[in-house]
Amino acid sequence: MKNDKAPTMADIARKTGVSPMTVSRAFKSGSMINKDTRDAILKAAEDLGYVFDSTASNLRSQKTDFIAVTIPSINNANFADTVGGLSETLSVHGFQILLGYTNYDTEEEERLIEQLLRRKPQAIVVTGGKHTPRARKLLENANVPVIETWDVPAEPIGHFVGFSNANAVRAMVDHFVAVGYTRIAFIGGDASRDTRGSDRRLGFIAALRDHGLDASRLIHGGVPPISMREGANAMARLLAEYPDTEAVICVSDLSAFGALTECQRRGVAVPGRIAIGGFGDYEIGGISVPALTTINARARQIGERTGQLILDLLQDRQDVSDITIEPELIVRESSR
Amino acid sequence: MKNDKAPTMADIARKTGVSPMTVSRAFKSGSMINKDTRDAILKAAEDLGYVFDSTASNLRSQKTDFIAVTIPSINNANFADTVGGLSETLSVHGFQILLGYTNYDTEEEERLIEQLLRRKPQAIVVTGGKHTPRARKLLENANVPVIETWDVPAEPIGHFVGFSNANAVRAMVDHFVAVGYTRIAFIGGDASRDTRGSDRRLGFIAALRDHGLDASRLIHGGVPPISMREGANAMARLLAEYPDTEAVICVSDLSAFGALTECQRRGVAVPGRIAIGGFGDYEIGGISVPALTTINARARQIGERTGQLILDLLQDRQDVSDITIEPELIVRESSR
DNA sequence: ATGAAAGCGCTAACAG
DNA sequence: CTGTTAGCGCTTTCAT
Repeated sequence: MKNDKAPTMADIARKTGVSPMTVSRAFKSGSMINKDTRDAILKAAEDLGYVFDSTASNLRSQKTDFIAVTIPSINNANFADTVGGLSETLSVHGFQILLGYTNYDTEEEERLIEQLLRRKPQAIVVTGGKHTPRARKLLENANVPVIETWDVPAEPIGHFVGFSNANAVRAMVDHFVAVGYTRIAFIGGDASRDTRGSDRRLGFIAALRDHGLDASRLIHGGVPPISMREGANAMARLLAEYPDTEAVICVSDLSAFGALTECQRRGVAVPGRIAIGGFGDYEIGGISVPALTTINARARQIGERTGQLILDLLQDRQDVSDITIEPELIVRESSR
Repeated sequence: MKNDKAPTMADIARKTGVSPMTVSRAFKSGSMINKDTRDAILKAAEDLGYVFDSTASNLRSQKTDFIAVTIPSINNANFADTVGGLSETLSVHGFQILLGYTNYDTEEEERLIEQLLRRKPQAIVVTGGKHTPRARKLLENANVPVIETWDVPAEPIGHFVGFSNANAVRAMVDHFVAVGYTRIAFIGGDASRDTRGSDRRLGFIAALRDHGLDASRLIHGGVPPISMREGANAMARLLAEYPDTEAVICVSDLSAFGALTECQRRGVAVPGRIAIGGFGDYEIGGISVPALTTINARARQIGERTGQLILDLLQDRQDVSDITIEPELIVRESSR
C-alpha cells in the first residue's frame, strides 16, 4: 500500500493532455464532451486508481447530495422501512442519506440536528412534529426543505408526511367497542419521551371517554421503546391490577406480542379471555398464533412519499403539498 | 425565511473585529484563544445564525470524520445492533457514520463502496469477508483502515472483527446430536447471495458428516433475508418432504420463529415432535413460547470493538490486532 | 494569543 | 466541444 498523495483531476489532465475542466466534465453525466476524450480520461483515471473527491466538489458547487434524516432508533422495523423507502427513492437520483438516531429524546435530536446541518444537507427529514425550541429554530433557519414525518404537527416547520397517531388508535378503540369490549386497557411507555407513543395514549383516553367508558387502565411499560419483554411484564401487571380487563391496546406490535406470550405462559386465552391490539403491523403480528390486530401506519410509504416530496421541492416545483397518510386498521384473530 | 447567503466565519470576524483565523480557533476545542474573545465570537455566531460549514473544513483539513459502513439490510436487528455499537463508540469522538445497504448483494456492495469512498471516509467497515474483485481492489487502494466484520475472512483486506459462521452452526449441531437427534434439517436461503448464511449451511453439512449423519435435508427458504413467513413456508415443505425429521436448524431466529408458528398452526409439538434452533439471539427467541435455542453472535460487541479498533488505528497505534468473537450457544426450550 | 497569506480539489462562469 | 480564470469557506503554516 503506497502512501503517495492520491491522484487528482489535475494528474489525469496531465496524463491525457486535456485541461482539468475537461476531466471534470468527463465525470459528470450529461455534460457535452467528446466520447473518445471521455473514454481516454476514464481509462487514465482507472489506471491511476483515481477516486472522485466529493469534498472538493461539495464545496465548490455548494451542493452535497446529502439528505439528513433523524429517526428515534435504528433498531425498529417501522423506521427502518421508512428509511428504506426514502433511500430507494432518493438514491437513484444520486442522493445519499445521512442518518442519525435520537434515541427517542428531543434533546438528543437537537444535538443531532445541529451536527447534521453542519454537513450541509440539501434537505432534512425528522421523525415527529415535536422538537425543542432551539431545534425548531435551527430547522427554520436551515434554508433547506424540512420535512416532519410520522405525525401531523400542530405547527409544521416546513412540510410533513404523516398521520395522526391519536386518530389511528381511536380507530382501534372503535373496533374494540364495536366487537363488544368495554373494559379496555392501554400499555405504553413514558409519556414525555416518545411523543408518538404519547399521542397514541392520549388518543386512547379521548376515544374511551367519547364512548363513555373508563379510561384509567393505563399500564406504564417503561422507557421507550417498549420491548417485547416489557410488554410481557406490563401484561402481568395488568392482569394483577385490573383482573377483569377484557381487551388491551399496546403501543406497538412488539409489546403486544410480548403481552401475548405472557398470556400463553399463564394459560390466559387470547382473545377468549383477553383481546390484544398492537400498532405498526410488524411482521410478527401477521404470523404469530393468534395473529395480532394492529394498525398499519404505512411506514415504507411515508419514506417513499417523503423522498418524492424532496425531489419535487429541490426542483422548485410549486405544486407540492403536505401529505396525510391514512393508517389502516387490520383486524386479526387476537381481537375476535 | 430570508434567502441571503448564509453567514461565514468572515462575517463573524468582521462583526467581532478579529481575523477569520481567530474565529476558526474559537470553534475548535483545545486551541489557544482568549476566553473573552471566544465568548464574543460564539455570541456573534449565535446572533448571525451561523452554522459551521463542514464541507469547507473537510476539504482544507483533508479529514471528514466520516466512517463508512456497509450492512446487508437496515431492517435487521443484528446489524442494527452492530451499527449501534459502532456509532456509540465513535460518535463521542466526533465521528459520523455514513451508512449504506447492500441488500445482501456483492455487486450492490461494490457500487456502494465506490460511492462511499468518494466521500473520503477515514475508515471503512464492511459486513462479511467476500467481495467482488473490484470491490476488493477499491478497498485495498483506499488508503484508510478497512475492517471486515461478521466473518473471519480467508484473506483479510485489512483488519477484521468477526467469527466463523460455520463453526457457530457446528456448535449447535453438536448440541442437537448430544441431545439425541439424528435426523436434522437446515432451513436457509439462496446460497450464492447471503455469504454468511451460506457459510452456516456449509458448517451444518460438514458437522453432520463428521457425526456420520445424513446432511441432505436442506430446505431452501427463498432469497435472503429469509422472513418469518418464508420460515413458516419452509417448515411446511420440510414436514411434507421429510416427515420423519426430528430437528431443524434455521439460518436465523426470524425464520426459526416462523417455522415454530407453522408447527403451532398444525398442532406439531415443539420440541416434542420436532426441535428447532435459530441464529442471532433476536429478542423474539427469548420470549416466544417455547423459547428458541439460538446462537448469540454478539452483534453489539462486534460494533463496539470495531469502533475501538478504528480509534486505535487512527491514532497510529501499532499494537492493534484482529479480533475473533466467540459466539455463544444458548439452549432453550425449543430443543430440549 | 492573534494575524496574513496561501491553497485544499473541484467546478461556475465565461470565452472561444 | 474545450480551455481559462477565479473562488467555494475553511485551516495549514508561518509570522509576530
